Amino acid sequence: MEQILPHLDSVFSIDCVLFGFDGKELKILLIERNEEPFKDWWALPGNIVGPDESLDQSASRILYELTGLRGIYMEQYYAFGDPGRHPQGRVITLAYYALIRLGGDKELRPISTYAKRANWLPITDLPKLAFDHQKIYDKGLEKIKRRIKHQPIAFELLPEKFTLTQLQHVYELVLGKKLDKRNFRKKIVSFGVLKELDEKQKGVSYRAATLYRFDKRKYAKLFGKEISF
Amino acid sequence: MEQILPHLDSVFSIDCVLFGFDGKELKILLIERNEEPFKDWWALPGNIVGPDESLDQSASRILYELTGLRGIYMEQYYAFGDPGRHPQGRVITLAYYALIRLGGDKELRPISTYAKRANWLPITDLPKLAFDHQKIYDKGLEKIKRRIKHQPIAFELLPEKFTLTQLQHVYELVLGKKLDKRNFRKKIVSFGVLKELDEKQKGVSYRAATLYRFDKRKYAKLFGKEISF
DNA sequence: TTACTTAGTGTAAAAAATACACACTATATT
DNA sequence: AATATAGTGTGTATTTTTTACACTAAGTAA
Repeated sequence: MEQILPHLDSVFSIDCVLFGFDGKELKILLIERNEEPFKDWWALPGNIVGPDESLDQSASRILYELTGLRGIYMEQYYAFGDPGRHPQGRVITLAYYALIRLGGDKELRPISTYAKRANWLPITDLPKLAFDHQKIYDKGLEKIKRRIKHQPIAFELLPEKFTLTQLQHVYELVLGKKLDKRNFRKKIVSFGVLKELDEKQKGVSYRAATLYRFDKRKYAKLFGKEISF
Repeated sequence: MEQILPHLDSVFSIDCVLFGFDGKELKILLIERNEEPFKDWWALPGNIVGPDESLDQSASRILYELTGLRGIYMEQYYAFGDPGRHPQGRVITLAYYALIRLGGDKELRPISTYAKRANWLPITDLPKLAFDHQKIYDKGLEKIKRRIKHQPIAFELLPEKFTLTQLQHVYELVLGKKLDKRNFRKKIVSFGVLKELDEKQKGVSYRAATLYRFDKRKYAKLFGKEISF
């Protein structure tokens, strides 16, 4: 986060790439800056780490201030600290990615003063970003691409109950490629971390799909044994 | 790195887990602290990031000061910043792992004042470490375990010319398990990144093994296609 | 009732992973 | 010169995993 620059030798901040999935597209939350430098540019949300916060707490706080939500899944992935990355001084920033399902619609809340507004923008069509935020975003996407192959993070982007087609859709968007339906189902079911529900999808004008849920218990029992996509 | 505490709100440092392989064991370089806190304890080498250094430059410098060597392979892997991790104030540290081959014997050089001495200690028998350095080390080992499966980092621990048995040994030590000789050879050769030399091992009192070299060109041609162990 | 749209399913072929044991070769020893 | 020693180097059969591929079933809308 870049807006406050106290007169210290260096500032330590956290920036978040918050990925959201609305059932159709993969988006990230960007804020439009209201202050120099990069006034009117889009930027990743971020902030300075408080003196008594842990790094994870700080990232949680930032996400809470943006969305009003607690308990968002997130993980730190890289520190950026080139001396020239901030025009006004030394700012070392630790990047987090975070994953959230969109659609509740009341996730966005009034945001702090350094931003005019925040917006969900599809990753297929991002504007130019302030600072080195393009680099930070790129690395974040790369990270979740890798991560989704081995860890059950796709479920963070979906509602609690979801169809296999929706799940496949998430994988396809993150990995950036089409997957074969039958092979996908075979594989994802074989991991044994999905619970098939008795329920069906509702409100669709075609055959309703079976709903599934991610079964944390079963996953815990795998005990580190890795999923491999 | 923990020894200097200027009166700032927070200090940003880098700590390094430098892994070395001497042909037999996997070791890490630890320093014995000469200052409070944790005087006389073993700790990971580290230092504060200078105002005009990038993060990687800072890590390189730390490694150079310790070993007199430049160009050591290294990579940042995690930031540790719990408010309580340093007894005397807020220190956020970014951890790097680094890999080096031992055996040249002149790698260690006089070190800075906060340490009495530096020593290579086998990872199978580490002492208690200062601060949260055990946690930092654990995560570093975990990281290279993961990384060695997909990236050609094993070669950083070996001399330029090595035998397949030595290479297998590195994999076994890092992964912490025995591998089948024939299957290992089949697989590692199938990646197509090794160049078989005309040379043989010397000075052994048994059948001399063929020497190999990591072929960077061939690896570059794979163009991101991942090795998978 | 028909048209439309997505759900859901199986199999054969190819590729990759695994398990497994012995003869070869260079040196050191007597 | 013969022998002991210690690590090198190799092949195959079996199992498992991955891939490619297309049609019927079910529900809704007209």
